[in-house]
Amino acid sequence: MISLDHHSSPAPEEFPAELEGLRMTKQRREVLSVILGERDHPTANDVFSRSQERMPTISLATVYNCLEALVSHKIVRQVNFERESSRYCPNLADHCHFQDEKSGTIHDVVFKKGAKLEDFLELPQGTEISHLEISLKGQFGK
Amino acid sequence: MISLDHHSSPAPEEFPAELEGLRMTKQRREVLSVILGERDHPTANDVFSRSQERMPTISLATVYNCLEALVSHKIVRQVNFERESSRYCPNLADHCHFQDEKSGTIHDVVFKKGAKLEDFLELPQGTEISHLEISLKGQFGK
DNA sequence: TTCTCGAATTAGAATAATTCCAATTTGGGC
DNA sequence: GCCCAAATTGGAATTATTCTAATTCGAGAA
Repeated sequence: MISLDHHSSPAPEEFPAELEGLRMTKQRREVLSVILGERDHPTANDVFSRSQERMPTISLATVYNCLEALVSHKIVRQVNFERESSRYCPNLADHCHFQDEKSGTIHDVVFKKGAKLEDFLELPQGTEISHLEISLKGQFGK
Repeated sequence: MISLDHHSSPAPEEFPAELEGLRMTKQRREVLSVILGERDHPTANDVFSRSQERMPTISLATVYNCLEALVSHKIVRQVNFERESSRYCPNLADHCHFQDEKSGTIHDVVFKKGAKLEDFLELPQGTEISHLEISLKGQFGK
């Protein structure tokens, strides 16, 4: 079985020809493996330069295409901080993002067990959330 | 006393020459009054075209300058939805934003009384949050 | 295996939002 | 009224992203 587990990085060849109904071309496989490889929330451009090392002919447009395909098939997540360029995250568990202002590092932050958004926000009856993004900045502890 | 209350829209002339340490030029006053006037979370471009009606000589660069001045002095808030262009909000109370996917309308959503982010997120000790943005999309109820 | 055809990739141009720049203009304090 | 820093302006520049049109790929049909 194919693992999208968040602490192992399977070699790209381990991925099947199709994942979540998405044809796994070699470019998409490469882009995905870059994102799974170094889990530092790379930008499209980061992904592009890293991909180029193993696949010198890949184009930036293709990287954007692949990212969009992976995102829309919910294989990776797109992460935004204000108007900065989008970043990409392979962690599919429910979580949000914290950018440490000193280092620029982005940390995944998970929701507390049992925490419900409805307990936190005053949302009118019948509200259906299709997309949620929580972005924090500051000094990350630990 | 000057009111930044969220349900009245003082005429721009009511604003003092200086607010929160920011010199209130006529352009800044105009931009602010546009944002206070129609509370629909306008983009920079929206603000520009509305400002032009009363002040035909104002430039887009100035609108951007004014918005940045107002935001950095915490007189208005900048609101982002993914990679869409920034919007501006005069509501200074703690709240977040919900974009209704049908209508595009943006609603302010307040936090429940007593709700604490630390109860919701697994944040390491010593974390200092300097900036928080919560953006929701979906079908807004009511 | 070869053929076919839609889908994916590619390079480069185009777009959109925002920022930068250099030249004026403005206006508060002396 | 003068001075000077700060604000405004128009236009150019930048940046991230999307579009376009031509080419290539590859899964399934024959």
